[in-house]
Amino acid sequence: MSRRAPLMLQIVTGDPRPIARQITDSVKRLIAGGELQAGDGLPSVRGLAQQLSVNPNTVAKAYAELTTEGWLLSRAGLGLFVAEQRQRLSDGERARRLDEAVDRFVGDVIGLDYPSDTILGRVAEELSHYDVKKTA
Amino acid sequence: MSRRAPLMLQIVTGDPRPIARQITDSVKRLIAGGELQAGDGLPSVRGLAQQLSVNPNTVAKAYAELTTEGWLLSRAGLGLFVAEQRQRLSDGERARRLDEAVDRFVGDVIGLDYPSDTILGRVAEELSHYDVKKTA
Amino acid sequence: MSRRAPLMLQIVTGDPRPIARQITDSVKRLIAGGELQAGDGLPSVRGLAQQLSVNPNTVAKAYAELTTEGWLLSRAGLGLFVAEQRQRLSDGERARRLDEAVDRFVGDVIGLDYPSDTILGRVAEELSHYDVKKTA
Amino acid sequence: MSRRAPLMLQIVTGDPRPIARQITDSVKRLIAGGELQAGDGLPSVRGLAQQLSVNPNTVAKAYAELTTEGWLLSRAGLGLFVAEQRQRLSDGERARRLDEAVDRFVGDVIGLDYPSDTILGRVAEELSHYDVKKTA
DNA sequence: GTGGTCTAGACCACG
DNA sequence: GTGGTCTAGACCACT
Repeated sequence: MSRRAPLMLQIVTGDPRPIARQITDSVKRLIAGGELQAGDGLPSVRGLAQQLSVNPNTVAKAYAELTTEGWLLSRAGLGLFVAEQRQRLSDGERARRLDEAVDRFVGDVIGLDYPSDTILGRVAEELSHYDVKKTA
Repeated sequence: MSRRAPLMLQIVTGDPRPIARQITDSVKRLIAGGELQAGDGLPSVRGLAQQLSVNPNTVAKAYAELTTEGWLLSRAGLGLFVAEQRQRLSDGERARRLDEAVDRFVGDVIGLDYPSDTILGRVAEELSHYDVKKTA
Repeated sequence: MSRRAPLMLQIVTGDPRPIARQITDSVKRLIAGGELQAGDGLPSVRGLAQQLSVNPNTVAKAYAELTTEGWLLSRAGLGLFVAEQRQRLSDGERARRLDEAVDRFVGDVIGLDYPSDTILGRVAEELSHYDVKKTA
Repeated sequence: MSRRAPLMLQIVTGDPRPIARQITDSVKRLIAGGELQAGDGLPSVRGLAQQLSVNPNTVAKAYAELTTEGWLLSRAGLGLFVAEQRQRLSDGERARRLDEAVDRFVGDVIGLDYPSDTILGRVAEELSHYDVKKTA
């Protein structure tokens, strides 16, 4: 089934992440959370740009990144659609990115003086919103 | 007792974090992990710069950040030393930073297709190396 | 509403404070005094550097400090903007900083042989320009 | 009456001020507070250096500054003594220094969100410890 | 265009 | 020797 609904995502001006990053993250989450399913169509570059009041170049860049990362699929003349299969990174690359993310995260929170339980709980809660397997 | 040992830290060129950020993260961890204790001296700006093959300015920037954040203490003409930690941030700011870090972390790993158990396990393991309380 | 006016600030060569410090102080005052309001844009790094005849790095350093201290907000590619202020420091840290500032101030003026009335009057006058509550 | 007592001053390692500055400030305060009176002798450079566990050069430098600023008087072969008259700066210089100190002080406290009453009260209290005239 | 980072090299104050 | 500051110029990512 193929739908083409306006994406429910918003850009927060206070967010330190670049806008394109906010878009890619949001789309990834919508897909990971099951709100966008394989085959679903995405808003046009111009449409989303207008909806979010950002530069079309920024949206195009975000879409391009999502496409090269395997989240989206371009069908000539039709537009972009959520891809069936998004596994694309090599195991080594995945592991490296996980390490890096953990590193950065721990570096961010290590000085905040929260007990590890609290930190892990918050991460678990956030992860639970998405369609990730609980165990391998 | 005051020591001044060569820090066991390394800069990874593939890491997207800026070099200064890698340094601050590493030092924070050494302190949080108890490997560097209050009063211990740090390698000189020039020394560490040479050891890591980076520009002294970059090390100085990292040290300056750690100093203004309260991790280090500068004694003119003598060098930098590990400070006794105090609580520097308001509760609101701490909470905001935790939220931000969690958000970013989840955004980073959500697409890697790891089961949440694996992700949480890696974070827990990493946290266990440091002097953080386990529970509140 | 977002403005981007040339800041009315000047660098005094005789001032012992480092240039970057003079800039951060001036900007803080403009914000605290209400002359710069949340959302207002700041002069570009290069622009202000030229206006003040200092190196862009020096301005960038000042801006970076103001950003990490929560006064400014950086939007990539767009520039820097005045943030809405939040309480970032813990009560203990605030108290410590007040103590330190008072100590230093008294140390600076104690030898100038001004009557305490004059000193307090000058401070009061200076403070009155800003958006500080008069009483708790 | 001429005494030569060990100065009751101490160096705090955590203090960000350079050691020489801590010494000059302390001596100024002892004089301003009346604990050291005109004609009193000061400890020898070597003696004070040993007492404070600092480099004799540092003490010598502090004494030299106090002498050129008119707080101390050198009597050949006898040592240093508290001067009778310490007014030495031109009115313009005094005014400039007061302005600068006020500037710096306000810059330091403006972001701490204390009501001006609190700030002024703390300054007044601190000033009251010294031998300053209340009014002109 | 914007800010952010890094390198290179100089000069200062401090001990 | 130490850290701190400033200048100069390059390159990057973002809009």
